[in-house]
Amino acid sequence: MSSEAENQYAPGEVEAKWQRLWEERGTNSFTADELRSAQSPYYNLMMFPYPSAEGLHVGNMYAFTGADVHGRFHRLTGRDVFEPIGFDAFGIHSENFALKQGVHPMDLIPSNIANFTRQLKAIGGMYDWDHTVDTTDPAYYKWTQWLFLQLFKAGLAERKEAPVNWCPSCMTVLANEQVIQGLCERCDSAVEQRHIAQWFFRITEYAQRLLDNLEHIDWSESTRKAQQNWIGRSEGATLRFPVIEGGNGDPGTVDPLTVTADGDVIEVFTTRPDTLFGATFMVLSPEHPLVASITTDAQQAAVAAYQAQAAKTDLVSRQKADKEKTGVFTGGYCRNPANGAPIPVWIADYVLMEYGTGAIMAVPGGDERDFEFATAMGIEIVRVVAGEGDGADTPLAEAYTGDGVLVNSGPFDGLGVADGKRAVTAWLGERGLGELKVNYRLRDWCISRQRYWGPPIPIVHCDACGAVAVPEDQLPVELPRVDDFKPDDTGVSPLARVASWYETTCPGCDGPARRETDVSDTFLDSSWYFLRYPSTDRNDAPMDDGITARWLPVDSYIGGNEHAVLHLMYSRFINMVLKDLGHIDFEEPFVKFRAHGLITRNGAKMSKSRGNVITPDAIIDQYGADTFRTYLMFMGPLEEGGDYRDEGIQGPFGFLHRLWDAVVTAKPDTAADEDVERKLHKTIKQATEQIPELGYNTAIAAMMECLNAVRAGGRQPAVAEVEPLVVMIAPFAPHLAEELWERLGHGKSIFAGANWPAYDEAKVRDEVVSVAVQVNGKLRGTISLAPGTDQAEAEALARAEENVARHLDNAEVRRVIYVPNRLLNFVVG
RNA sequence: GCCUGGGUGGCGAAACUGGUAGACGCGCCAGACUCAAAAUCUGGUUUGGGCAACCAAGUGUGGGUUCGAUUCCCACCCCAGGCACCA
Repeated sequence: MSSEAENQYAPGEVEAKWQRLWEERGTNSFTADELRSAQSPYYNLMMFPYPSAEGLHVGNMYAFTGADVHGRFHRLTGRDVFEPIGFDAFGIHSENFALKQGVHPMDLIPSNIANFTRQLKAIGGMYDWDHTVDTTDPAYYKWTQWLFLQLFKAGLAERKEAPVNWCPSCMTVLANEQVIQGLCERCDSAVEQRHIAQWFFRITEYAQRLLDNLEHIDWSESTRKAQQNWIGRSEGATLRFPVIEGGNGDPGTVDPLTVTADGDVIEVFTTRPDTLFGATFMVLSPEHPLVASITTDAQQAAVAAYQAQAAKTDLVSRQKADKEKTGVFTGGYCRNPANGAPIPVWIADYVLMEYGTGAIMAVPGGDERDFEFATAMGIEIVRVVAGEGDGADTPLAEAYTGDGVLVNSGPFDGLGVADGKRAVTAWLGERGLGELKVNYRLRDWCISRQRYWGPPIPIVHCDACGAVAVPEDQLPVELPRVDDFKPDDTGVSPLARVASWYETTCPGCDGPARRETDVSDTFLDSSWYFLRYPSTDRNDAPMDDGITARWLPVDSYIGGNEHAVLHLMYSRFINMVLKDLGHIDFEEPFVKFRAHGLITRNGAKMSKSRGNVITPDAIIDQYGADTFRTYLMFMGPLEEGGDYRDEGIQGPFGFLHRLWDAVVTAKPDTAADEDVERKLHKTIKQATEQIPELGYNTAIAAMMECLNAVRAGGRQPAVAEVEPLVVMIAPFAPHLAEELWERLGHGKSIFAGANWPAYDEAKVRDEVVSVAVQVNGKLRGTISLAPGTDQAEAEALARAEENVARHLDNAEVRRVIYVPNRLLNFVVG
C-alpha cells in the first residue's frame, strides 16, 4: 500500500477499526467497581428504543446522536460519563407485529435486539454495553413485578371496577394518557367505555407534588407545560345542594338559612362559587348515581331513554364541544342554598361522570355551556356578575364570564369575583354546605392490560384471602410461552386460557387460587429502567444503593416530547413513590430534560406510506457514521429538529474530508500563525459555550469557519492549529477524531487521553475591530480601529470616509452615538 | 378557545445584553485542473436599479417605543405540537 493511499480518508475502514477497538478495550464501559468509585459521575440518558422489526429510523438516530454528542463532550471535559442503552421490548407493538407475521414474540424480540445493537454500534454511540436492559428479560421484569408489589403493599395499587377506555381493535384497556382525542394512540380506533375491574396506581395522590416539582426542575418549557395541562389543577369549591324530597310540583322558596345538608345532597365542584345565586338549575351526568332516586314517575321513561342514548354514544362524539346541547328534566328539584329557591334537576351528556363530581350547578348567566343549555330548554337566566358599564339588570345576550362585581346576590352584592368566591364558600361552610376545594384533571393510572406480551401482574386471587401479593422470593412470575396469544374481546387476557399457568395455591392460606391473568402496562417497564441501568450487576436487588447514590438522579435526559405526559409523568411518579418508601433518596429522577425536535425530509413528515423514509444503514454505508452524525447535528438546533435534504450531507462530508487532509499534512513543531490562533481561540470559546446548550449546529459552523481559516489560500497548517479541532469534532465524528488523534502520535483513545481545549480570553479579542458608521441609522461605511479607540478618534476617522462625508455634507450633526468596537451613528437634522 | 414553540435568501439556517441582517452549509453561476466527466480547488450569489462607485427595499402583517428593532411593546395572520362541553 502506498503512503498516499494510507493518507486517504476512508470512513468505512476508520469506523470499523475504532468500533472494534472501543469494544476490545472497553473504552465506553464501566465495571461495577468503577461505577462504585467514579470521581466525577455524569449520567447521560436517552430514551431507550422499542426494538421494532424495521430497525432504527432516522428519528432514533437523531435523538441518540444528539444525546451521544452531549455525553462525549462531557467525557472530553473530564467527567466519568455513564451512557447506557436498552430495549423497551414488551408491549402491544411487538405483539401485534408478531401476530401479523406469525412469529412468537419470544423469538422475534431477540433478533430485533440483535439488529438494533448492530445499528447502535454502527452509528458510533458511546454505549456501555455491559449495562444494558431488556424489559422482557425475566431478570429485569422480576423487579418490575417487585415494583408493583411495593405499590400494592403501600396501598397505592388498587383493583377497582371503573369505567375504563377499551380499544376494540387492540382488545385491551388503555390508560387515559394513551387516549388521544378519543382515539387509541396506537391504532386510532375510537375508544369505548367499559366497566371492568382493573389495577390502578393512585397517581392522583401525587398530583400536587408532581405539579409543584415542575417549578424547580430544569426541563424544556414545552414538556413542563404539557405536564401542567395534563395534571390540570383548578381551584374552586365543593358545594352541596339538598334534594327536595318527593318534589312533585313547585315546593316553594324557603329561608336560605334553614337549608341544611341533611338527606340526599347533590355535590358539585365549581370554580365559580361566587355565581351561586345565578344557579337556576342543576345538571347531572346521565350515569350519576342519584339520577334514579331523583327522577319522578312521570319522567321515568324520558330519563331512561336519554340514559340509553348516552350510553350508546361513544366518547369521541359525546365530547365534541360543538355538538348541540341535549338533556332531559328528571322532574326532581333541589334547593339552591344561596337563596332557598327550588331549582330543577336535569341530566345531560355534556356533564361527564369522570370529572369533578359528575354533577354541576348550572349558571347560565356566567357559563357559556349553561347559557346554551338554558336557552335551548327555556330555563331562567340571571345575571350575577356585572362587568364594566353593566347594571344588575343589563340583559345578557350571552354568558358573561369576565371579571366584575356581584349583583343579584343578596348580601354579597358589590363584592369582586375573587372576594365573592371566598365569601360565598365561607358562608355556606358555616352550614356544612361547601368548602374550598382543589380539583385535578389527572386520573389514576390504569396499568392492567388484557394482552399477552407483558409482565404478569404478581397477584394471586383467593376466594378466602382476596387479592394476595406473590411473595417477593417467588418472583419473577414468569410469562409462560404460549402459542395462542391472540387477544379477544372477552375483557380478559389470553393468559386466562392457560389453566395450567393460572391455577395455583394461595400464598396466604394454601387454598386453591388463581393468578392474576392481566399483564402490566409497558409504561411501567419504562418508568424505572434508568434506575436499573447502573445496577444490572446486581441480581439480588433492583438497585445497588451505593451506585444509585453516586449516579442518580440522571444528569441529562434527552428524548422526544411525545412522552411528555406518558413516560415522563409515570417515571416521576414511580420515583416519588420509591422515595417515600425509602428505596431512594431523591424525588425527581431527571434533573435536566431536553426535548429534541423532529426530523422532516424535504419539508415533509417522514412516513412509510409517503415512501420518504431514510434508511440510516444506507447513509452510513455511503458516507460513514461520522458524516451522518455531523450532518444530523448540523441541520438545525437539536431542540427544534431539522429538515433532512439529501444534498445537504455533502457539506459535512466535505468538511470532514478537508479536516482529515489538513491534519494528515500538518507540519509538526511549528508555531501557530497569529491570526489563525485567534480564530482558533474564538472557535474554542464558541464550541465550549454552545455544545452543552445543544447548539450543535452553530458549534459545527464555527469549526468549519476555523478550518477555512486554517486552510486559507491553500497554506499548509501547523499541527498546533489543527489538533484542537480534532478534539472539538470528536463528539460529532468520534471515529475520525480517534484516528487523527492516533496519527498525531497519541497513544490512548482521544476520549481517555485528550482534554477539551481551553481558550485564552486575550486571544479571543481582535487586534482590529471593524466599526460600522451610520448616518441616521443607515450604514454608510465601516472603519477599522484598534479595540477601545475613543470617540474623538473614531469620529475623525469616520468623517474622513468618503461616503460618510458625502452623507454628512451640508447637514448639521445633532448627536453622535458611539458604541465602542461596534458602531458610530451620526444623527443629522 | 387556552397553553407551548416557530415564521428570516432558491433551500437548511446564523445574529451577543437593542448596534454592520443573512455567519456556516446546500444549491446555483463563472473560472482552474481534465480529451471529457466526476472529484477537487478559486471566486460570486437577499431583491430591484446601475458598467461601477453607490442607491433603494427587505426578517409573517399592521401599528408603537428608540439615534438605531429579527430582537422590546400592542393588535392580528399563518404553521407545528399539547389540552379542551374540565364545571
